[in-house]
Amino acid sequence: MTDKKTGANPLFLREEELRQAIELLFFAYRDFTSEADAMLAHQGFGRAHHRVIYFVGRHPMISVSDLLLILKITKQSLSRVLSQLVRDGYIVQQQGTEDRRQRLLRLTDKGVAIERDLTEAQRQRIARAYREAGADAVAGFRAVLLGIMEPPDRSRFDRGRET
Amino acid sequence: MTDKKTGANPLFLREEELRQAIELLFFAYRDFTSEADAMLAHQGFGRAHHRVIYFVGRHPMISVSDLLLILKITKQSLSRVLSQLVRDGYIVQQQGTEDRRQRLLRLTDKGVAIERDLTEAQRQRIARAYREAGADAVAGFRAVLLGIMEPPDRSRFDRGRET
DNA sequence: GGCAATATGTCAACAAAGCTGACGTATTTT
DNA sequence: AAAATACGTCAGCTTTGTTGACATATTGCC
Repeated sequence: MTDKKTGANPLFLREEELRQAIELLFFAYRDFTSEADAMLAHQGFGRAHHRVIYFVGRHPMISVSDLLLILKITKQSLSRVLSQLVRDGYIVQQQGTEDRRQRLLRLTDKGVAIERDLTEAQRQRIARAYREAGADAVAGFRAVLLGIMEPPDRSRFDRGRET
Repeated sequence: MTDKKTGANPLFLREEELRQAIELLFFAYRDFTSEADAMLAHQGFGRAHHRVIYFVGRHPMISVSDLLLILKITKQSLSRVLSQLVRDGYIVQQQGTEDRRQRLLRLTDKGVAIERDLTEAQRQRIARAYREAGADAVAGFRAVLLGIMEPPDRSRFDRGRET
């Protein structure tokens, strides 16, 4: 298709640049999740448990449907993981006051503790990468990732504030 | 732990900044993979098939063991997916000339075609994000993701060239 | 030449985490 | 009173990872 042999071919550079981006995401995400995955395996949990614990910790008293909007999985898939976390005492459900159909979720002390341990390795990994890359690079990292994600979730990152 | 109420607390800002990074990665990766996943489901394949097709396309005549080093999965997991791709005519295996124990992998025309279709959506997504964010942001994006991944794979991104 | 190491493949069993479809209950909204 | 919503559950299926054991072909070394 594109004649790769032509020396200073902008199309080739673009193709190579875009493929590198794809691979950067793959390798970075693979390593980003690997440490927490290993810790979770010890506890008999998986990455899905971490995601639930993380976002419940991040948004205390979140409703089940809002959590589903974040995770973009089916309620049946969430249910299996969430039931285990409730059963094992990491999360408690509490009936909503305004809308009593809701089962609002929050971490127990035990849940907060495991969240801290699990996320700590990821935080340190990011912190090191941020420190080594510098503030300008961090701004670029944010801008590109915001551009990659679908618009609806971008607003979660407005002004360093929670939605 | 850290007193969140203190107004200009650098530790709080740092904590918020790091959590946003974690979430940026989660949301961006979730959406980055979703389109190709949907196309794959049509063909009866999954994300694992895409990864194999992608990296075989990227590194023609790659050995099975080198592919395993990239994917970091077990040979049994790879074998299942790879066998299907060979059976269905997307990949051919060819005995190595220097080391005849090797089964070097390359895409067939059919494999090249599906790789192009699958990766096209991802390339366009990245291209748009790159274009909107600008060259400096792209440099920052690369620097931070390189810092997040484990060192051994960083050399794959030296000088826009393949290893 | 012989033997250990390597590259690859395969069988079997299992687990995590996603999916669809169907159905039920409590509560709110219209 | 009826419809819509929030949530939960049962049942079955798929993809993709895991461990462990074992087999074959080939290479490298002493």
